[in-house]
Amino acid sequence: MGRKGLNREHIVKTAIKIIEERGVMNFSLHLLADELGVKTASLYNHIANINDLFYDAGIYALKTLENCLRDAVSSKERDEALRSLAYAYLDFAHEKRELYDFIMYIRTQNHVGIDDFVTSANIPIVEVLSSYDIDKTDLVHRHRLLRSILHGFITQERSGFFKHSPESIQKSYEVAINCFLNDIHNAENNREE
Amino acid sequence: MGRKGLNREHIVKTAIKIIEERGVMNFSLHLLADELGVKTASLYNHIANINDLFYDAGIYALKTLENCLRDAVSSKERDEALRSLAYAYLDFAHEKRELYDFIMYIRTQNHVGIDDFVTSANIPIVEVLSSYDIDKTDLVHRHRLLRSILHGFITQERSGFFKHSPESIQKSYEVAINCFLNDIHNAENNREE
DNA sequence: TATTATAAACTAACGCCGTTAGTTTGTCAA
DNA sequence: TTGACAAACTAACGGCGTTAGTTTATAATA
Repeated sequence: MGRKGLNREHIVKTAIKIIEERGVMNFSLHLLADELGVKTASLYNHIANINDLFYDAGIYALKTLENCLRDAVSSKERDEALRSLAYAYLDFAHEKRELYDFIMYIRTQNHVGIDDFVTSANIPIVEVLSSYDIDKTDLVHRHRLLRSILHGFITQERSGFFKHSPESIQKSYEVAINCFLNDIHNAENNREE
Repeated sequence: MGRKGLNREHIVKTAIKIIEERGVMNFSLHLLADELGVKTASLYNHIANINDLFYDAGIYALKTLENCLRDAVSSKERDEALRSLAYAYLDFAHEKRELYDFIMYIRTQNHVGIDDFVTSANIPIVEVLSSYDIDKTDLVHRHRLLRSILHGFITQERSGFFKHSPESIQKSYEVAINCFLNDIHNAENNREE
């Protein structure tokens, strides 16, 4: 047999569809080939290997997250922007659960070059933090902290850790964000003196 | 052939040794059997399957973490205890990197009953937080936040995210802990009024 | 001491995975 | 019409976890 109109873009998009539906851990090239009406080996005319495919899919996932965060902060600044961003991040993790997991997965495999896209996805976060009156060094530390809180919270929630107490998860997230905001306000005040 | 003195405890300990040396992702039953001088199928006289094995190994890993945290906070309280705990947690993640990864891995697989051991490992954290004058509801929220910060920070560091800036990672961790402490002090003061 | 039951080792195979080599086939250009 | 080439195929590999069925060493019994 010859041409069936298969191409890399179509393969990547179908891969993402499967990942979104069934999760990275249940993804397989066989499943992907089936969905495309093709034999597994045929995929290798278009991709080098599964990681090569995951690289492209990972970029897509990161761009989706970036757009989501960008929308959340657009034409906002300081606390309003930061709260909006934090909730957008949490919503993304909830609504696109498998995609979020996938982003975390590809970050554990260290693909050469994916870092640039991780950095890109963080631009909205850096922009929000830049609207505060803190120096550049402090901004880095607080950026790291914010990322830790956002991702850490989601990981804990996902692993079922929060089920141990009946307290509202929503409320816990508010406490977390307020903690971060209080401290950054404090840093601003101390700077003025 | 018959007896070679194989038993479950020995199997589990060897599994942990391999996981510590090579990481969960490079672990295999074949590797384990080889190390034990046995064929892979022979393991099944002592374990039901690989997850059954990981369950026991996971409990061991959690207990190791718990002991580590317990040592860090013993005969300390409030800020001193919390800082000691936070650094012990980070040190554990650094020094027992593969074991820490393994703990995170088994928490994504939701093994029935492992939750109790996760809760146990958290007792030192709860104890430290109990030395602050905050109500029980607030304690839950702050416990969740602290866990999010500690684990989130390690995840970010591990995935290489912190490499994007040359700023000290140690300093970032201090900023994170201080942020948490400042807010909990604030909560105490507000309560007094 | 000889026999037997049983648990613990074995071999061999299964189905799944990603991947590769070698073959056929369809299409496009000469 | 023919020839080249890319895109599909089939068949196989080695690795994984797992299972079924077989042999074997030991411990209990006669």
